[in-house]
Amino acid sequence: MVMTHEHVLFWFRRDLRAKDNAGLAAALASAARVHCVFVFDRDILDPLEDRRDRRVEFIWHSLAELDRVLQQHGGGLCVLHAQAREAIPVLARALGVDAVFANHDYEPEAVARDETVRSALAGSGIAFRTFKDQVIFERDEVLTASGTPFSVFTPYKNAWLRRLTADDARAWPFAPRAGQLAPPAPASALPSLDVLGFTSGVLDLQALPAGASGAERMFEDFLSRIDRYHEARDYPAARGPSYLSVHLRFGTIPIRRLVREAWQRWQEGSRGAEVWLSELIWRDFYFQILAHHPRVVNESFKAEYEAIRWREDPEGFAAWCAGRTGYPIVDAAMRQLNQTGYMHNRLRMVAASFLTKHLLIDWRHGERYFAAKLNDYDLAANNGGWQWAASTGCDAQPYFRIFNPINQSQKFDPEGKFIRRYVPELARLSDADIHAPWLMKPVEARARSFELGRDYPAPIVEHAAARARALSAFKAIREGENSAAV
DNA sequence: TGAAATGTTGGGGCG
DNA sequence: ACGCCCCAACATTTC
Repeated sequence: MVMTHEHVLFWFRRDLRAKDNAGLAAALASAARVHCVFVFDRDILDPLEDRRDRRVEFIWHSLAELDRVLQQHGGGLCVLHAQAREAIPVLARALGVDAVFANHDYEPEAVARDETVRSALAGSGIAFRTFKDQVIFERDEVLTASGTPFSVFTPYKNAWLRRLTADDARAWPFAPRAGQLAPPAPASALPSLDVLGFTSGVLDLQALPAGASGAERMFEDFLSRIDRYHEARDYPAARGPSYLSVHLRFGTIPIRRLVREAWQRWQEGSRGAEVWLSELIWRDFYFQILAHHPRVVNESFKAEYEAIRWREDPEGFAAWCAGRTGYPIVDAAMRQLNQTGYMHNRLRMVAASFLTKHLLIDWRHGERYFAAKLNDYDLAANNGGWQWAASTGCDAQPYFRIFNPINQSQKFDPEGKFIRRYVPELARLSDADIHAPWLMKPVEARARSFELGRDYPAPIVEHAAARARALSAFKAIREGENSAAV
């Protein structure tokens, strides 16, 4: 084996596992000695207002496990609480490594951070090498015949599938030689959440076991259900989805493992595996969109929709955030998010449609709220999803496609099981009335001792009128276009 | 990965 | 037997 580096520092970021980690495998393949570090980055954590952040706790538990695994191989994890852009070059110099290795991070702020680190390291003669790890195909690996990036999902997916080989999804080995992993200095052990300034006990580790072992357990559980994924995934009261998004976000499970399994089962005839693989491709799609169009972070992908006259409506926004819109399925969805940090995928569409169309509130407000609350928050996917729902994105739904929250509720939560779970004040209503309690007959309401406005809010907007308002706001843009062209 | 409005068809009630 | 109306069921188009 050719050793191109004597000492390497491997920097974990959103790849919190030892096994099947592209950058770590590269470090082990090329260095005599490998140090491992993770930084609780103050640039990210200090601005967080909510000190009860479930994600920090998830990371903490995942790091504890990662540290144990590294220790079993004679190494261990150095954990810092600092600004990564400064701390990494300082640590690299102190350890005397000749290279720092990490996996690619595609978010614009992370790209900027990595550039800062790269030039600081270069000033000390230390190399910075990064690797593809969190996607199957990145940036320019799947392009149209004319060499341009795709902006429509279906042709992207077809090209992605044509390009996929067993090699793209193979596992990277984790097999350090004796003495290859360096143990960290005692002073750099994992600090408690308390020391980091965060509250512990906010994450339900039964429902969401952390670390690579938690991910593996959850994946095994999903594999027992994957064949029914395509039928079950739209019903929020059912256990349809994989719930692996958090693990994908923090890299406690590698995307390659999921793709290998999904592909294999699809080939064996599983329709559920085929549909689920498609969801994994959506993830690559949005990463690729963000890499090519970083401006979507703050702007509509479709520039003309920057002209939409969104409403300023602090009360409406507050009601949406709190799950008090008076539309049971929307409120149940928002309360699920607030209580657990998770929201079912169909409900993300329903809730986002309601905010951007029914309330005509700027998608950026909703995107920021989800960013603050979602355990699986990922800039690329969250932004893509919001712009899809708002009709401002690439391959977005047409603006006139407006979800009817009552129909969606009747279709996908027919017995009101999900609503009853998160909006208990509606639990005593009948299956027929629970989707739109304001339509309940007075006799029926009295029989259930239910009073609209007292027990549950009246709808903050009327569906038909809100729909018409959204249509005309979006239509105004198109007319503006036409007159500008003339 | 919609929904609503509009158009078409065909059966049944009824004079 | 026939025309007429109503309306459900389905198809198409429009937003």
